[in-house]
Amino acid sequence: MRAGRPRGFCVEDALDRAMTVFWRHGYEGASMTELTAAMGINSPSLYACFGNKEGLFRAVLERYDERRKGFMEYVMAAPDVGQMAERFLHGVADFAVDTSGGKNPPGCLLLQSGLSCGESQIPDELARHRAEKETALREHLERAHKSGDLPKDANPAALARYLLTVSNGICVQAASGASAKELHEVAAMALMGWPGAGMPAKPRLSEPVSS
Amino acid sequence: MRAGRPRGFCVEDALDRAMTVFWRHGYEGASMTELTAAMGINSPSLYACFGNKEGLFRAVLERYDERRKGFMEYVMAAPDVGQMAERFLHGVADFAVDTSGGKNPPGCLLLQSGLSCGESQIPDELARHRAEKETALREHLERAHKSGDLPKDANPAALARYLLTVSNGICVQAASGASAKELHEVAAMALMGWPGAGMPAKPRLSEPVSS
DNA sequence: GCCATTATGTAATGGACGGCACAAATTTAT
DNA sequence: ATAAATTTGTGCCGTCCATTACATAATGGC
Repeated sequence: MRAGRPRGFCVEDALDRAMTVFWRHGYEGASMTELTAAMGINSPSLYACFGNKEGLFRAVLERYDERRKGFMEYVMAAPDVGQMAERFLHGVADFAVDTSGGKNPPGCLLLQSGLSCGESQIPDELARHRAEKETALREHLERAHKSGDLPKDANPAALARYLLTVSNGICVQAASGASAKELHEVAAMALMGWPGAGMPAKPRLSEPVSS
Repeated sequence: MRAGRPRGFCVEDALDRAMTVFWRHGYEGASMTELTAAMGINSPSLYACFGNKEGLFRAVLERYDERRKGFMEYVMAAPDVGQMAERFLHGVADFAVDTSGGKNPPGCLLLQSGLSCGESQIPDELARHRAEKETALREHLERAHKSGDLPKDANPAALARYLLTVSNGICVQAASGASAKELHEVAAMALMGWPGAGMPAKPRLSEPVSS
């Protein structure tokens, strides 16, 4: 067992509190003063546990990813890629307006906390996190492509990028105050562009339509 | 004529220089030191001319809008709303990767410079600017709806929001390093969801298809 | 020429920021 | 008990931030 005085606060709770601050004010906009106040600890405890502000932020990102892992698993478990796309976009719409009772602002931490920054590589880090989700979707779509769940002429990488693009757009709209209904309308519209959508009986095109 | 010593710098040039700094580092991440260095002036000149940092930023936003006015006019001048959507999304894709020879980062100033902020109302201000474009598109689509250029069951407000959502998504992707080709693929896919798209001869549905 | 007006450069101000020494406090291991 | 290890709270750095006094310089109007 680890010797020494035991930690007087719950790391995960503290990360959740820090998350709301970063989410609301961005990486740079979140001051150590406000962070420690929200986490209920003093700065030396924070530095001993997370190293520095950037370390704290990375820990928050990890926790954020973990929180949403269940959602991505649910999305990937869809019976076909069409329903996967549906689950993804409508799920993002739900998630983006969910403020957990006002604790978080609407939108997505990976966008809100820093598209641009002073000097640090935070924006790159965030972009990497976003790209990870795109990769997960792409790999799933590639498997579906090989197994015939997508038309031959479909482009899995482009489809994954399309989903992520709309997802990011939805998050921006949510951050600007859009309602759940409005976002679901957008999601539904975006799904009209999905290969084989807009037709009544799930046609499962295995041959491209020749003009 | 205005008395006193004449201004020793060009306001518009200075705003352009300041724009690249805000664009690259965000509102908070842009320090006055870097701003004045980029603008080639000293801080008192800046304060005399723009009041303070926020005033400078608002002036930059105005200039940014003015710069893109031509683009929106080109979009609105499309012969029908389908082509308008096409011009808009593909135009945004082009714009988002245009760095003007490396001066600006890829993406959109209205997103990059601050989705979230410390205390100020900058994010709201930016959201308002984004909403203005959505309004412009919506009003155009409403006119088209009345004149029969859109199916009766189409929802102009939702369509405008859809275009803005995809546009914002495209800008985020660009900021994350996506290429022009990738963004145009996304734009094309998003346009598949447009009412009446995906059909060879521009069907101009005036009656919804009853199942 | 003289004054009012406006811009400029130098230099400084107070404050907030991220980060850290230090000693006291609390635990486990011997 | 005692030593080693670890966290906690107080209080304080040095730095950078946005902002501004101040004196100087350059214009137009009379």
